[in-house]
Amino acid sequence: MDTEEILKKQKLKVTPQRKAIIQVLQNSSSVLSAQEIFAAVIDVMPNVNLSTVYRNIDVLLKKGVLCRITSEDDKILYELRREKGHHHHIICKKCGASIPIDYCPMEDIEKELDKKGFTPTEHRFEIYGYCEKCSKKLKK
Amino acid sequence: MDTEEILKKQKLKVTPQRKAIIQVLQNSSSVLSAQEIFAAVIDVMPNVNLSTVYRNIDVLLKKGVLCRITSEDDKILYELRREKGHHHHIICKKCGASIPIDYCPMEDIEKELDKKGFTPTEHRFEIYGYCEKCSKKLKK
DNA sequence: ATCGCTGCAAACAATTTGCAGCCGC
DNA sequence: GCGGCTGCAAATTGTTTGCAGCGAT
Repeated sequence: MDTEEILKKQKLKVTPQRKAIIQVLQNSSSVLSAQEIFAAVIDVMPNVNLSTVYRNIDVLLKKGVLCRITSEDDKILYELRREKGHHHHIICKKCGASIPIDYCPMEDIEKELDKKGFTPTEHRFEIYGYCEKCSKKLKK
Repeated sequence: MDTEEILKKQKLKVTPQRKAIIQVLQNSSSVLSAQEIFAAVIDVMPNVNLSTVYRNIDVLLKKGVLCRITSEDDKILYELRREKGHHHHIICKKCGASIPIDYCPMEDIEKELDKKGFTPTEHRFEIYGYCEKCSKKLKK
């Protein structure tokens, strides 16, 4: 989908900065930090400001255009949301690629939570490791 | 277990600062951030320094005395490790209590990962919500 | 006497905010 | 034209580092 469409669909104003941010994420094969997005946007739009990037990441997140992911070492990363429903990610520690997975552990644990009287509202499940390509490279 | 014992068992030097940090965590019913630990330690030891707290959290983490937990809103929190083996946590969004759980989703997903050629090395699984007490309070 | 631990100040990194002007609708 | 969006600078927040002195072995 085209960047402009994405924005219009969310009833967001179409600005060159927003388009650039989405484009960067579309072209990226890995999950990116706010700073990395900024660095990539600045290449094509030399006077964007970092705060603009932060502000737009926020609105795009709220609208569900982006996913927020926590890296293995607690850094916050973003990617374009490609899947519709609820899902989790596997993230490659080498190339930063993220692979969506359907599996969600919550079904398997609801009973146990219920037993403890705990009412779950959110959860986090992320797997880190090496993707197929990087696994092979490391073995060599 | 007594704070001094904990440190000795890990072959760490026993210092009043370290003892105070562990004590704070022992007395706390919730998971704490570095700054919160600092705030609590300073009450009993007015001239500790924040960097001392950070440095000691690091060594205690490395020795496995502490667990590092990521809050729902991506803040890093700590608690005394109470369980021995691998485990995950349920964290109450209201009171900050953390409840360890044995269940780990990795067993259930290994096959799927294998199919995708992904080699997992680490993972993160945390559940946020309301503990029994806080659930009841909210219903009233 | 040595080496690790601490306090202090300063540096650093990541993110947020206030404000004035600009731009998309 | 209005209200949201942006750039810029400055403020915050969270964490790390260099250094000199202290303290335990």
